[in-house]
Amino acid sequence: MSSPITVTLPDGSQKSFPAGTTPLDVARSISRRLAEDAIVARVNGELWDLTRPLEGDARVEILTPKDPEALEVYRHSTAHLLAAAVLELFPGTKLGIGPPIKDGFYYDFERSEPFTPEDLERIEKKMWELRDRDLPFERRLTPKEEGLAKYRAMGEQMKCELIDERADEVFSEYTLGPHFIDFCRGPHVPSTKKLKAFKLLSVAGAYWKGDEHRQQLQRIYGTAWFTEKELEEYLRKLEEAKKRDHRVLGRQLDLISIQELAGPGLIFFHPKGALVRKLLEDWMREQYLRRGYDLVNTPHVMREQLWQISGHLSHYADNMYAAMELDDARYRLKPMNCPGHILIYRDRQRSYRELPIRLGELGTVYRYERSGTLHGLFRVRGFTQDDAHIFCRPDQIEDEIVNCLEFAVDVLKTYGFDRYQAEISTWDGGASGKYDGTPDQWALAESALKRAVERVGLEAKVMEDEAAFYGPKIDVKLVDALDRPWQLSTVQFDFTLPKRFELEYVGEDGAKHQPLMVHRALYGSVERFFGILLEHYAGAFPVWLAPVQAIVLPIADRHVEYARQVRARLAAEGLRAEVDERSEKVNYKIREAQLQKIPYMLVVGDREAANQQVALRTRKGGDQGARPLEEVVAMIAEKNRTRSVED
RNA sequence: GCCGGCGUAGCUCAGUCGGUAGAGCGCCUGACUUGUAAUCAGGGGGUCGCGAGUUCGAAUCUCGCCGCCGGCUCCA
Repeated sequence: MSSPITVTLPDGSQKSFPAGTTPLDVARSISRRLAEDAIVARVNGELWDLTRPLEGDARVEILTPKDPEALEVYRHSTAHLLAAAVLELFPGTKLGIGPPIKDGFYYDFERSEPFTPEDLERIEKKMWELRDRDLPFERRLTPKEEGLAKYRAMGEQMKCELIDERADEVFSEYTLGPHFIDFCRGPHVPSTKKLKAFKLLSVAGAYWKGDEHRQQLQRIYGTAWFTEKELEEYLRKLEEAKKRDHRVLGRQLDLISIQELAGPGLIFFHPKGALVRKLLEDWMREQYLRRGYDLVNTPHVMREQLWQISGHLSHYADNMYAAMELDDARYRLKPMNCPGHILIYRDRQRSYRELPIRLGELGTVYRYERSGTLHGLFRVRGFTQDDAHIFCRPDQIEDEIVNCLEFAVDVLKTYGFDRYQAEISTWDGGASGKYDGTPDQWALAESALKRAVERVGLEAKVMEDEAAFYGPKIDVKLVDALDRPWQLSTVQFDFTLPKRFELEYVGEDGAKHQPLMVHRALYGSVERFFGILLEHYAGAFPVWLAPVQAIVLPIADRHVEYARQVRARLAAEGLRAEVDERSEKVNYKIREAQLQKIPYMLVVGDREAANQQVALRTRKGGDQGARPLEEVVAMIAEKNRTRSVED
């Protein structure tokens, strides 16, 4: 077909072009600038190479760095550049996959020798070299059988596997330079000179197709941005995150430690850390009581038989600490609190009148996590869940979920998180048979979750086939000060345990019914939440959580006496205050107080002592000048009382 | 658990070709009496993660173990 084609642009205007026109031609016809900025096109809704000829009348949209899809294409192209560089330096290396990811890209390689940090430098250098040669990303079409034979001949087993699974009868490939050809849907940027800012970051092991039973590949991670400036900004952010790392701050602020002698994944809370933790726990316990939960405590070790009944031994044994052999039986450290709460529920007969029953506990559990997965406070082997189990009737369930969600949102607001999102995980409708519970139960639970989300006004994404085998759930995720997402609260139905433990209540009709059971944790793990807060606040806890809320800094030794009086005033208001009595210069004391991120520094010298004043310095705002002592005490006490998250 | 990297003083880190260890900060002592992010001087402190091996000799080379870091997998 050699007749002209009609191109419709996003503004609705139409233009006629000769056959064989590419999106790049279209861009050029609009403006030189657009052609220069163009990264990729969207043709009839499908992403399309700029240099790939249009195949007929089409809606054409030129994507520039302003479009998020353009960045993905750009990063994907950078991944190809990486692979091309690797193949040139290390011939014989086999290719896995190389997708764009958040902030960058990776490519998986199979090669017997490991890539060293020095290799990474060489590879990156080679990437720049290839880039400067301005090599085109060329698309070609290959029939499936022919392609398979070709990749087989090249020894690219993984590519063959992918082609087998994903390719149409004729599939697209992209080449870059003389050595690199890749089975790839595309699209890509037209040529390497478009790639302006990238950097290789690390090598790591990764299993082929994420399956630990398959061969392990070497994954090279990189980051790529449209401009050098964005790249630098990203690297700066990485540095910032490193400084905020809770493992670093936890040491600097003397909050927590992990002791090799005690074992990995086990957390020691030092006096200041323990104090912050106490405040988190106190707040939570108070909320429990206010919101109609009953607090309980359950044992840390229980007979193995219990875990047999609960099903943990058959489903969760890999994550449980080994049994302790005692005189009468084998005992297990608890990995979850639910069986304990269930035993309290069924300790006596329950009436429909006393439902809902909400049993809450800050329960410490122990899970044997694989050694490579441990990570500071975020992934540990012993942790404390703010765990509660709700037992209720079907007619109560929606309100119960609403209460949980409101509670969860209250947690987020209290700690200063204003960005969050919910995810509802549902089942597959029973198709796979991997889920417990009846279709009626699932339907009731899932609709309760969905309606509750609406009532609370939460934004929620539905994740199909992501539920646990024992019931659907809703997770609340937050975004912290560094834009990182965290899984926090979770509310999960459980259809399995009530059945296994034969839970009952006597209904209005005098018959026995099985209650609905919901697990919910809002901090999730107190240890992990502590770590999230530490990073979110960069160690500068809001006044109500700060281990030391104010420090009094006498200028000379003769001011110590007055400083102690000031401290006593603060203490009388229930505030945590200290005096730095050392014979050091104020500058020195201020520096230390700043580094300890103490919210308020009260400097006192002759003038202040004479006038019942303090010279106030805040950790964020610096010197605030002399103020009456009583005014400052009242101000700090107010921030403390209202749990203000503002400094 | 797997792949790779790392482990030197309380902390952060130097330590070349193998010749039995060093800095800054912190700590201790003394002097200074200090006005908004480090006063000066002196001193103590390390079985170089642990265990084997190679060697006349190991922080350094080899192996095993432990721990940490980056990932994979998993997840609160």
